[in-house]
Amino acid sequence: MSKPVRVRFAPSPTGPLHIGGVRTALYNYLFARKMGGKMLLRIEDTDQNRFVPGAEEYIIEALRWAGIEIDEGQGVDSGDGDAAFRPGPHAPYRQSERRDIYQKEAQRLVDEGKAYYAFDTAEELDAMRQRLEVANAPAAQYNAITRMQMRNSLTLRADEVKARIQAGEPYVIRLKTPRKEEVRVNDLIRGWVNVHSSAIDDKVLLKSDGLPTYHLANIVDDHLMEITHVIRGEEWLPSAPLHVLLYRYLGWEDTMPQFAHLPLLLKPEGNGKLSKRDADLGGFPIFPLQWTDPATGVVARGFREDGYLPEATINFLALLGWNPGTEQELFTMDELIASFDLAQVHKAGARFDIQKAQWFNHQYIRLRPDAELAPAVQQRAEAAGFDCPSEKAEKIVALLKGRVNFAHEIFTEADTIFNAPTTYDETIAAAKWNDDAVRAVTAFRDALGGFEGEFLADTIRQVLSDAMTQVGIKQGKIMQAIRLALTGSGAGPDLMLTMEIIGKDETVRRLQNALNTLKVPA
RNA sequence: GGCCGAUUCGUCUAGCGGUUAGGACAUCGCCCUUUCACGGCGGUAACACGGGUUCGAUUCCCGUAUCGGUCACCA
Repeated sequence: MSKPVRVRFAPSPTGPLHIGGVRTALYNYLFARKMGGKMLLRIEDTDQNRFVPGAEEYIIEALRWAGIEIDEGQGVDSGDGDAAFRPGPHAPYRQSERRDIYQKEAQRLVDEGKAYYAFDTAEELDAMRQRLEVANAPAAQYNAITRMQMRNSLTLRADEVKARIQAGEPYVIRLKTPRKEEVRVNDLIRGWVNVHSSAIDDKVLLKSDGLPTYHLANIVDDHLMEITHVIRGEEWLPSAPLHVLLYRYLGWEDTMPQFAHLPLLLKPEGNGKLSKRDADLGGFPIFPLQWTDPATGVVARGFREDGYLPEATINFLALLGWNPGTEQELFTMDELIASFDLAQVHKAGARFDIQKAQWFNHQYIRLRPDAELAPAVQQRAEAAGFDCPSEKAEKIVALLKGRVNFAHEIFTEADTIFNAPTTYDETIAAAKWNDDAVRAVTAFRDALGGFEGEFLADTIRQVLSDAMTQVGIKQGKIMQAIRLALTGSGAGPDLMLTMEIIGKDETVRRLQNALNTLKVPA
């Protein structure tokens, strides 16, 4: 029996969560649920300089919107406002609140000779890198060779090191990376990846401000929080060997989690990974939720605010880099969980195609019950000053939801229902408004005037059909003219239903109005 | 540049030695329809290149090319 699966999503609160981050969270979530495990949210806020207020709340809200549930850590609350509530057995889940833990482990590495103090200033480091570059060294890094030329506890006398620290001189703790060693990482998606330790430099583990870097904090927390699988973006693959080394040096290699590095999301066109700039250029969102930059006040659009349904967004993201091997395209979250498999995650990066996202949205909009879409339409209509009871809103939804990609487009498309035409499409008028059209519209108007029953699409169709038979005009020839008279346009949703919705009186009024306004071309 | 990773239609992908190389988005055409859509049906369109291995390579191996990532006291 193996350990219960525990995964974590560990973003940095440096701004709004990128849509790629949502996908990473999603894959973690799908895997956890599939395996009957737990999903943690940990906040990696060890860089005080990049901390952005509101970012953590944003991340939590975005995950909640997407339907990605957190079992433990930040974002889990007591539900009853209990101030002493701890979101899990390994609290705190904010790294800035765990500094003592990291310092202790870093110190342990120093004591065991696996790490060392370094006093070099930024200028000295620059000088070293420049020197190496000029000397054409393969890589300008702080490593097994260059460390002996720098100011650190390996080159300075022990009493001097002690004196410097006691004098309060700033220092960092660096990993003493082995000179020659093959480090192997097993990736669940890519298989074995081998890296020579000479390619790994003496990474800073503990910064001079006393906070850990990502590498240390990540390993320490993943170990303490009993993480079994690390599922993260491909940008971490190059540092995975370093992480393996750290597990080893900390004595935790036997319980080291398994790794899975996810392919990146790429620009829709051109080179590189998907960026905010691409979103601006392409006119699509790249963040799950709208985000207002607290420093500049600049607003970035969000999938939610743009009208994407969470289930459509999730469905779209899930298929960007993963595929169950079947021809199914539409998945509920439960279906995704049931079919998800890390082994089927693609290895190469995926271009971000917003058209596909729109198609998914279209699918989910048309699947939504009319009654769920109606209130929004009703609200918008009433806000715009139109009378729109819920039965009418529902009919409008039924008429239009299959034609749109976004719910808000239903209201926009319904413009011809709420507003009688003030102008008429000239091309259609020139082509279709002729003597027959006038006779037909007149006859239809009169027939409607004498009509007494319930004003429904089917009966309207019958009235029209009868009237056309009477005047001896083929219905197909004048439909465009009637549409023109009613909506001012040559295109739109089903006409009979449109008339049913606007009602008999308004229909007659519009027909009359067209008769008064439109002239038959000479 | 060093290191690591990747490479099937324009895009997302299926394929895991023998297939008419399948699906979806986009695109084009037809049908349906009173119009425009939706929908249905169909078309165009891909194994980066060169060597091996093999009776046989999209599939395995090695090169080349291209793309991506990474080389901070950022994550």
